[in-house]
Amino acid sequence: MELGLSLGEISSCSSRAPFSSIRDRERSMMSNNNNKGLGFCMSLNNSFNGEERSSPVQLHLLPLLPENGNSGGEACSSGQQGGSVSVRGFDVNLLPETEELLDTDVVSSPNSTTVSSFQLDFSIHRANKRDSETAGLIDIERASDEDDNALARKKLRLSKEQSAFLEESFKEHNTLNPKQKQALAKQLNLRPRQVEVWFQNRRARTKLKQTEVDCEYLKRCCETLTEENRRLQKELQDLRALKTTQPFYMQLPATTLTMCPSCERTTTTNNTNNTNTTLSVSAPTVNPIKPVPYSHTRPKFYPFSHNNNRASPQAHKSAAS
DNA sequence: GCTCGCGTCTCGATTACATCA
DNA sequence: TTTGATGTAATCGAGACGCGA
Repeated sequence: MELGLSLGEISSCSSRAPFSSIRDRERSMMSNNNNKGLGFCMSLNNSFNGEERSSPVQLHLLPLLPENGNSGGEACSSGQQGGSVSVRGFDVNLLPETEELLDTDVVSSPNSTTVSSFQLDFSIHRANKRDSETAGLIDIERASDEDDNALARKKLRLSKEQSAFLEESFKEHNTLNPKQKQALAKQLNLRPRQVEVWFQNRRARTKLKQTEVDCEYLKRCCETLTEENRRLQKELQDLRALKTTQPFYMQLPATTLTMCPSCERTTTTNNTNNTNTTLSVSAPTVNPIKPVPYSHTRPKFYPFSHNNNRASPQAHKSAAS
């Protein structure tokens, strides 16, 4: 199967699927006889479960990326056909020997140039890279999985384009199957491991933000309930005071004031005839506070439980085959 | 059918590094 | 220029699951 699949193909079949993750969908598709035997949604001609779908977020980033014939992109080892991965024109992971930046033109962090647009002029970028003082930051071994452990870990910053690309992909699905990982890595000229790590960290950040949102929500709930409790206590105190001060009530048969904890209603129980009368003095209306989900990045799968969206290795194998 | 070892995945926690004020 | 804070890429170890023997 052709590895050089475009991200658009991925997104076109992955959006809005009623599964918590790609893996869930993939697992479902594995058991689907309409699978067409390829085991990966990219092969399904943009249809899923028989319905044609259009992705709201197309991952065809390529037209937005600088098309610069002098970028040296053709020399990239990614093996993609001419110019289809122009992002690599300013990719930090370029092998120095494949770019014309040897010796003095050492690549540093791409973000040091404050790339503000996909229309970045690559020549400017190169000039900025030339100014970098952190010449040793280039990871020559990046393009080679075999050399992962050759050097001490050097941390690179993904370019804004790469981050944006990954972000868009994450919006579509917060987990990746091997095919998608490969495709993304190839598209961005990163190692699959880097893509995988990025998604891991992105999920962690999403969860952290969601936790903060939830925490804030619970805090507001607590405040509201405290205030409500205070109000009810005062109300109860008033009622008791009213009961003891007014002689009219003294002549009535003995009653007890009870409050239902569930419906928050105060009930008077007449001991003589054993009938209950519900007063409408309580039952305050509590303003419901709705939890605020964390923006768009909230994962469809909220990973409170461990590994609850994991695909079977079989699915991975099938997808990879 | 059950068990064990292996491979693979994800996660949380942490480290290490880059960047900025 | 130095330094502390912050963001994030990368690593580590653990747990869960599927598969084959």
